[in-house]
Order: sequence, then structure tokens, then C-alpha cells
Amino acid sequence: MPEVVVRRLAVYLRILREADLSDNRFVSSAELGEWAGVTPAQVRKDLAMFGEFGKQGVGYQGRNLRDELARILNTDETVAVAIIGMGELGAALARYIQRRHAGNREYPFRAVALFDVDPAKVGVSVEGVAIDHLDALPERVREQKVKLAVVSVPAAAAQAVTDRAVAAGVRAILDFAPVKLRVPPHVRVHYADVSLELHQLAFYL
Amino acid sequence: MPEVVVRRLAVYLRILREADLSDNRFVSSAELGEWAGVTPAQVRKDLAMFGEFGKQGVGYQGRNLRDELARILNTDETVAVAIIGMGELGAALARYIQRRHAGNREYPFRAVALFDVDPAKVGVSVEGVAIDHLDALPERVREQKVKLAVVSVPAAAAQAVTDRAVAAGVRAILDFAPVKLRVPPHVRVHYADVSLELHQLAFYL
DNA sequence: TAGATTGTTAATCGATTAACAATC
DNA sequence: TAGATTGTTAATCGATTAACAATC
Repeated sequence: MPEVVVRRLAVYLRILREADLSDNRFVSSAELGEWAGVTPAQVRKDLAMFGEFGKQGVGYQGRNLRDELARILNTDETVAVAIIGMGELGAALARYIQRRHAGNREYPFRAVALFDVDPAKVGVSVEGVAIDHLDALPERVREQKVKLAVVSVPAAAAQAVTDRAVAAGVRAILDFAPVKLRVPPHVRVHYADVSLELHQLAFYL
Repeated sequence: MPEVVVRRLAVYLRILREADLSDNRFVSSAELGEWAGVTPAQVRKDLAMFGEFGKQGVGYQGRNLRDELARILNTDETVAVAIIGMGELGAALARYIQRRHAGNREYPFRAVALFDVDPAKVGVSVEGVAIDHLDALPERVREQKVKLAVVSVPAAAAQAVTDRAVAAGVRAILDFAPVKLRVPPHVRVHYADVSLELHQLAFYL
């Protein structure tokens, strides 16, 4: 499945989650495309890759489409997330995720495990979740069946913690460290690299 | 210029900045491609869009290529950045950027202006830069000639602060709020949307 | 000179858009 | 039924890869 399609599906889902979907609100590919900034044909093609969700002449039933997309993206149930590295960024991410989950039951992500190596941080709670020592990662990841991890450690440590997370069963990683991670083919990595984004934007100045 | 090319240029530049470039180290498109995870042809094509930087039979002179790329990406001189929203994420970003700039003179970005609306935060210094009230944004952006801004405010406030930043002369925005921003055509927006990334990754679980 | 690698053109690949028959 | 909009096929567009003459 092309990565761009998955990205757009996530956009459609967010739009539908935010939209006010009264019981029988139908949404057309034209509307959804307008909101997402893509063509109606694009919307229909993207959705058609996963099934026939619409009714000719009417459009897509909003709530149904939202639920189908959540199912496709595996966010119809709560997704357990581990955050590795409780520096300022990691702690900010942990609080962000927990608060969104607490504030809106539809928000699927929940930080169930937090890790650091600093003894001063281990044991401290962040939004009700205790920070564990990195050495406890394999055990915690296995017992909580964590499949998705956020890496927010210094660049020099990123590959090593990634290796440990992957060995423990993690299948997808969001990496904030400015390092290209080497992982086995069954593991997916996305990069959230602030400096790279700033560099790209600087081109247009 | 295709956006993917600009993205790869930024990757090449980072690689060259990190590489140990002795005086006459030459780098081939094969090497650079290997490090960046793209084909040699891709590297040559990308670079050829901006000029002829290589020597046949030899490759690209590392330091020269690095400097050329920095020039193309407008990061051969320090780039002033404003950060709007000093919540946890905003503050973490401010510290990250300042520390990298302080630690490595080659790091081009510098947070020269920080903004929030919380009276408890205004006046507080973050890594030596005082937080200003949002109302001071137009004045500060103009006097510091800030062209690049980071938006790290709550979703509900993102469009409003963007409008003010754009009115003051900002040309490129890195938006951390999960909101599609509407901006005039001469303004570039990149999104750093953690929830969207997590949603995409969840697809592969 | 011989070997290597660029810059560039041509071939391939894949994604987007347009068009329209199917059908609600 | 008439009007609207889907699902899908065909046409277009653009980006990637392969190939090779130019040349250091």
C-alpha cells in the first residue's frame, strides 16, 4: 500500500473525527476532498483501495466511514505507546498524548510505558505513568504488548534503544532523533526531525 | 522545484555536515546515495538541478558540495526563528534549537524570539531569550527580520497566530498544531503532526 | 592513456486526474 | 424517473531509474 495513501487516510480520519457527524450525515468525495485539500477522484481512489464504502448518488455515511477508517488504521481500539527518552521533548510528548487520551476517549493512543536512564528520572510519574529504567524495556514492552514506540533520546543513543525495542517486539517507531535508523524489514520507521523540516523550509525564504 | 528534491537536499547536507571531510575528500554519488538511502542516479539528478558541482571520474569535493548545499538551502548564514507558544513542546523546541546552535556554530537556526500569552511566562528567559507577549509579535518579527516561525500553540489558536505572523512578514511556518493552516500562496507551511504520524504508523501494526 | 564517475537523455515506473458507466 | 455520486478504467502527468557519451 503506497505510503501517501496511508497518510491521506489518516487525514480523512481526523477530519471525520472532528466533523460534526449527525446520525445520517452523508459526506461526498467532493466535500472530503475539499477539507483535505485533494481532488474528489483522489478521495474515491484512496477509499476504493480498501472496499466499497459509499452509495452511488449519495456519498459516504459519515460515521460509518469514520469507523471503517479507524479500523483500517488500527485505531479503533486503544493503541499502547512506549516513549523512550524522557528529556524535555519526550516528557512533553508523554503529557501531550496522555492528556489527549484523557480528554477525548476517541483519541486512540495511550502512553503505557516511559523510559529513561537517568536515575533522577526513574520512578518519577508523568501524567500518572511512572518512568522506568531503560533496562526494564524488554520486560515492559512484552508484558504490555507494545507495538509502537517513540524514540526521543539523544542522537548517539537512538540506534541502540531502537535495537532493544525491536528485539522486544516493537513494530513501528516514530524517531525524533536526527539519525537514520537501521531496522529489519518488518519494522516501520517514521521520522519527526525538526532540524530537517527547518532546513527544508529555509529553502523557501 | 519538487518538494521531495528539497527534502533530499536537506538530507545530503546533514550527511555532509556530519561526515569527516578532510581537505580534499571527494564524495561520489554512489557513496552519498548509500548514506542517504537513495540511488546514485537520484543523487546526481538532484544535484544537477542546481548546477554542476562534480568532476567526472572523481566525484564531488565534499566541503565544496556541503557549502553549495548550504547556500542553496539558505543555511549558509544564521537563520532567525520565532517560536510561538511556550507550552512544554514550544519550550522544549526553543531549548533544543538554542543548545544545538550554541554547541555547534555550523547549526544555522537560532531562536531569536519566543512568544506566549500567559502573563506568568512573559518575561521568563529560555536559554537566554526572554519570552514576549504575543502582542509584541509584529514588532519583534519586523525588527529581527524573522522569516521562519514555529507554531506550537493549541489547535484552536493556531490559525490566528499564523495570520498575525504572516501579516508581520513570516514566509515559512513549521506547524505542530493538528490543524491545516490557510496561508497566502507565498507562505510555505510544513506540518509536524505527532498524532498524524502515529496514525500512519498504526496502520502497519 | 585507462579507469572512473559525472551530467543528461531515454525508458520505466507509479501516482494523479479525468471521464463515464453503473447504480442508488 | 431524474439527478447525483460512486467505483473503476483510461489518459495524463511527474518522478525514478537505467544507460551512456562526455570528460576528468
